[in-house]
Amino acid sequence: MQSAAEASDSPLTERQRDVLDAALGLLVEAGDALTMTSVARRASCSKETLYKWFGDRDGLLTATVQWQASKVRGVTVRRDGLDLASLTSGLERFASDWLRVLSGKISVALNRVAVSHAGSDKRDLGAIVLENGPFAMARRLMPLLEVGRDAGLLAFDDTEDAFRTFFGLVVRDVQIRLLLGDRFELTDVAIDGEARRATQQFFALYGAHTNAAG
Amino acid sequence: MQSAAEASDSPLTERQRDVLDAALGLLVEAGDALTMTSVARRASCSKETLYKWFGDRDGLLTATVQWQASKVRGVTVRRDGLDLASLTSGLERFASDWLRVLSGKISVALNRVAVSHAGSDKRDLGAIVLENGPFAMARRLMPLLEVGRDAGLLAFDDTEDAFRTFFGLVVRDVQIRLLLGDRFELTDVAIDGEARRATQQFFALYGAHTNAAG
DNA sequence: ACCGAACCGTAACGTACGGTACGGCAATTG
DNA sequence: CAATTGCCGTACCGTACGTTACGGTTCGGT
Repeated sequence: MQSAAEASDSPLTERQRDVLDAALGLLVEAGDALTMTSVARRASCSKETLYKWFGDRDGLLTATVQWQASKVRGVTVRRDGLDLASLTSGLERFASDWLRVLSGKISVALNRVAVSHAGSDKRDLGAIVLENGPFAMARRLMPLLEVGRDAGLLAFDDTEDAFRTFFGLVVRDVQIRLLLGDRFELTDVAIDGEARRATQQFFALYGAHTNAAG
Repeated sequence: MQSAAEASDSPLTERQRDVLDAALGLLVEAGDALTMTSVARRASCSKETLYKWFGDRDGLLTATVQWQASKVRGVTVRRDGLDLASLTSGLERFASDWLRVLSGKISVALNRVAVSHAGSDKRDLGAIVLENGPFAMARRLMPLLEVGRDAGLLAFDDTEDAFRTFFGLVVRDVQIRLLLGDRFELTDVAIDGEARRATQQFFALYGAHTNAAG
């Protein structure tokens, strides 16, 4: 009868959002060593309240991941202006944003905890991260790719396959290295360069003027 | 005074290797829920022996990861026969082997536990996995790429950059999806197809007959 | 046959942490 | 102003697990 934010996506109160932000910060700092007591202390709330609101530790983690996911969502790509330049800049911006999110401390921490809990039979954090990470990227990017194909700028048969190649060209080994704790300097200018390279290579593979082999 | 296999890489006894194999199996089945008691039971040895040999739980995990790493090592690529066909088949075989290892249960389990422990201030499992995973792949593949360039078959400036692109083309989103627990069917024929596609795309980007843009 | 080392099995210890209970306070409601 | 509600702070409980200790057994060396 209680448990406001556990199973349903009822809107969170501001206090609850503050608590989840505290949990998020702690997750970034301490990783999976995050304890209920530490969250309660950081958020200046009682453990009882945590359990009333989120059910159990897993519910708190789930709510935290979803809360972060709800923040990132919404940067949709406009699909008007179908010329080559705007498609190129659209892909570049996309790749750039993606790398920026991917290499952020919050993303790394969230992916870490989701990977840690994957395979467990409890609530699947991995599915949530997957849904709001790669899959969300696919849902947003694939329409753009198809618009580009309809405009005669790109050539491919399988949209998902094209997306996954773009993913590979953008991310390469960055994410796994970050997750495994490799010290990694990825400045803003480096990210922009990576985005440009990936986009250029993608056009080399899927541009309509080159070939259509898939 | 004791601790045979903790810090140094003194050769393991057969019994120790059996114990580590048991730990490995348990790691695949239970993931990070692996307990010292379960390892002792599975390996039919006493906990006292585990602590004498490996120091503590972290030492056992480290030894297990290193033990698996020592098994995989050694599949080097021959670099004679520098024609296009052998280079192509070499890259394809490389990509195929890599995907096969990457999608194996053991690799997934090891990467999971390494990611879970990354950022911890104890022994860095992430570094070990990184060293025997992506970095080992780079060390083995980059010479082959350079041989291909010297033979006039490939064109690139930065070898590491070329390798990382190959990595992206081969792995794409497979690894992160596996780590996050996405149910994933990757049959042997699918892997071979992926390897062929990645190699073909790599030649499209870095083949000497196409362009040399980097 | 005897000794000591290595090791098995198990019991026991300490602690950390998830989860619960309870007393007190502040705000809201009637 | 009494009553209810919601929440903080803290103490508490149960348990799981890392770690240690110890008695009993096997086995190679002398």
